[in-house]
Amino acid sequence: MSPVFALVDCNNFYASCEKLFRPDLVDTPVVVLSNNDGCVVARSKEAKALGIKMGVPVFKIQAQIKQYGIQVFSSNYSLYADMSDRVMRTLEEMAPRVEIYSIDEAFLDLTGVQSAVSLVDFGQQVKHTIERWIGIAVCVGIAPTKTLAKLANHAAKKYTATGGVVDLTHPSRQRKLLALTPVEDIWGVGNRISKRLKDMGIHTALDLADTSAKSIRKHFSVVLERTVRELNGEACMELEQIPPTKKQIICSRSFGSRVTSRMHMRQALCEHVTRAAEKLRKERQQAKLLSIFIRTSPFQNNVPQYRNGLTAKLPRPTDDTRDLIQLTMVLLEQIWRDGYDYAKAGVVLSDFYDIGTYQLGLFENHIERSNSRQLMHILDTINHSGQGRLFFARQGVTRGWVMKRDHLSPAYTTHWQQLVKVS
DNA sequence: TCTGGGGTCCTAGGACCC
DNA sequence: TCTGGGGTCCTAGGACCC
Repeated sequence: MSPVFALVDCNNFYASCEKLFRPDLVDTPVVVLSNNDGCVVARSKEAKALGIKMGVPVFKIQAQIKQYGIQVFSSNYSLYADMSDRVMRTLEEMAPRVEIYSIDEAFLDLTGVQSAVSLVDFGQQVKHTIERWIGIAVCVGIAPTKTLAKLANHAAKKYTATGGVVDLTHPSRQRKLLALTPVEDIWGVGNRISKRLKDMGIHTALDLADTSAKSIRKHFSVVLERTVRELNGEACMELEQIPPTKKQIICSRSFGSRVTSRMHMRQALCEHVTRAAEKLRKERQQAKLLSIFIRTSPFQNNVPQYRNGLTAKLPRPTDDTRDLIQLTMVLLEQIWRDGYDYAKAGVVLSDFYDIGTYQLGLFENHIERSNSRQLMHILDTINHSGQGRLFFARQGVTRGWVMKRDHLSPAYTTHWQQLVKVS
């Protein structure tokens, strides 16, 4: 049986989450900002209509915010994650196989569904259920490959006459839509590649679909070759129900205000490596490589610039926060330079092993800290319980560098004190 | 004053080996 | 004097995604 994929994508997800708990903002333009209140990462349809662009730094649109009364929110990630869970659980009830692709998107396997119900009807059913149960609007694109399902979803969003559901299983409809789609709107074609394609005279998705896969591979890579095949209805990507184990874990942040002292940098990196270690234990992995980096702001060209990073091997794979903090501090001593206004720092963990599978060298002694497993377990349990938060002294108490979140909405769904009140 | 954070995959090139 | 060719592993950097 030939495969059928659906892509379900929430409309303006972060902005929709904020609006859901603020019925007074129904018709008000809303934008949500990135961490540190830096730039716009989500816009309600009213904000889009005002011409607010994705990714624009918020200081550049202050005038419009004032003029049009745009409501501004800091990212409230725990709220969005909770709403996302509800959407995904509902999808899992409706479709046999679901791949959660990102916080606001999921691929469904609809192979065989059309023998029972028309694909468009099924799509409508999904859309209405999510909207009724969760209150979040979604669009659905249906097609024989993931790339075409993405495109169908795009069309469902763009053309309101579709009712938010587009079935692209028929080749004639595929070609019609491909001809209307600029090449840069294809999943997997970014800025660089679309420029090069246009130089070659390839402007629409249909132009790309009609280019030979072999020549695309020669001029670009296997990745784009796969895209060409998928545009022609040949499924090259499968549904991945179980997320593969991570290959690296990154924790980095820009500072709320510039860091100039070594002590504050130590605290910040400690904080990041501690979060990274928590994620690592959640993945049930141990890491053998640790990298750190620090840098000044590349956008401030009137002050001296410095950026540096360093990678080191741990003596053996570990998930113990103490080992990772220790090495982080050693690395920082080697790259730290006085006299700069640091804007950002981060750590990267990589080279992962399943717990207990690492082969020791012939002459290596395995001296694990005897209490490591238990201690880390207790630490994680307490920090997840919501009862309190334990932290390492190195992370610091005053923490002047933490990120800016001046427009944060309440934790409506995850904190008893902040539930929505109905009066 | 003010430009996010967290990922993946692929390729090219260097080091090294036989 | 001659300076091959194939393979592997590693790393840095590019490109993409949400």
